Amino acid sequence: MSQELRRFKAEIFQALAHPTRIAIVEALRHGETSAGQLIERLGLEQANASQHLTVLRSKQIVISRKEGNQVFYSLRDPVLIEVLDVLKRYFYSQLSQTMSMLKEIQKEKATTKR
Amino acid sequence: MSQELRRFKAEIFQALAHPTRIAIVEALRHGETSAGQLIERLGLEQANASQHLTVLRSKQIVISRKEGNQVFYSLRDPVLIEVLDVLKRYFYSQLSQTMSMLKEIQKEKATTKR
DNA sequence: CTAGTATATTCGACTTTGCGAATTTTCGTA
DNA sequence: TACGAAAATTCGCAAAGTCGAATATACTAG
Repeated sequence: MSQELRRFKAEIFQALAHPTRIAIVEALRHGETSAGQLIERLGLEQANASQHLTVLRSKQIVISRKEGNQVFYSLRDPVLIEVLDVLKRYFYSQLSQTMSMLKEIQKEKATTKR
Repeated sequence: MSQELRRFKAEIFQALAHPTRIAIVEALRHGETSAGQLIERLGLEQANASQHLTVLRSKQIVISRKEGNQVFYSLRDPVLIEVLDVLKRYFYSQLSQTMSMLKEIQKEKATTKR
C-alpha cells in the first residue's frame, strides 16, 4: 500500500514536472478557464497546450467541462495550490541559503586576501 | 522571474517524480541515513540507488556527508516533507471521492434494475 | 602495498517525454 | 448540408530518463 501511495505521488509529481503544466495549474488557480484562454494567456501552441492538458486530465489534476464549442478546465482539488505555495517558500528558503553561502565566500576571500 | 520560478518548481517535481526517490526522501524523514542503509531498507540495486541519489543531490533536495568509508544522506530542507504530507491528504481525498462516485454508480444500478 | 567494503560512474539497451506540423473530431450556425 | 471555430489526436523525430552489468574510485585495515 505504501508502495502504491508512492507510485501515486510520483505520478502527481510527474504530471506537474513541466513549466507549462505548472503555468496551467497556476492559471486555473482563480477559476475555470477555457482551453483557448489558456493558450492565449500563456502563449502556447494549440496542440502543445492540448497535450499538456491531456496529461493533467489523465492524472485527475484538472477536470474539463464542455460548453458548446469550447472546453473549460478547472482544478479538481485546490490542495494542489497548497503544494505549489509550499514550494514557493522552499524556493525562497533555498535562495536565501544560497545568498548567505555567497556572503560566506565573500568574507573568506576578504580574510585570506589581507 | 515567474517563468524562472516555474522552471525551478518543475525541476523539483521532476526530481521527486519517481517512486524510489520518494521512498528515499521518506526514509530520510527521520534523520541522516547512509547509502548502504537506504539500499538495504528499500531493497535497491546499488547502482540504481546511487543514480537516484545523484538526482536528488543535483537538485539539492538531499545533502551528503562523508564519514570514512560511507556517505550519509539527509534532507536539505524539511519543507519537502510538508509537500509529501499534503499530497497524502490529497491522495485520501481523491480516494474518498472515487469511493463515493462508486457508491453513486451502485445506487443508480440499483434504481434502474428495479 | 594488498584486500575488502562502500559508493559512484560509465555503458548500452530500452522506454518515455516533448515538440510542431498535419489531420481529425466536435460543435454551432448559416 | 456545408462551413468555421475550438479542441483533440496522430506522426516523426529528438531529447531525457531508467535500468542492471561492469568498472572505477575512495577509504580502511592488515
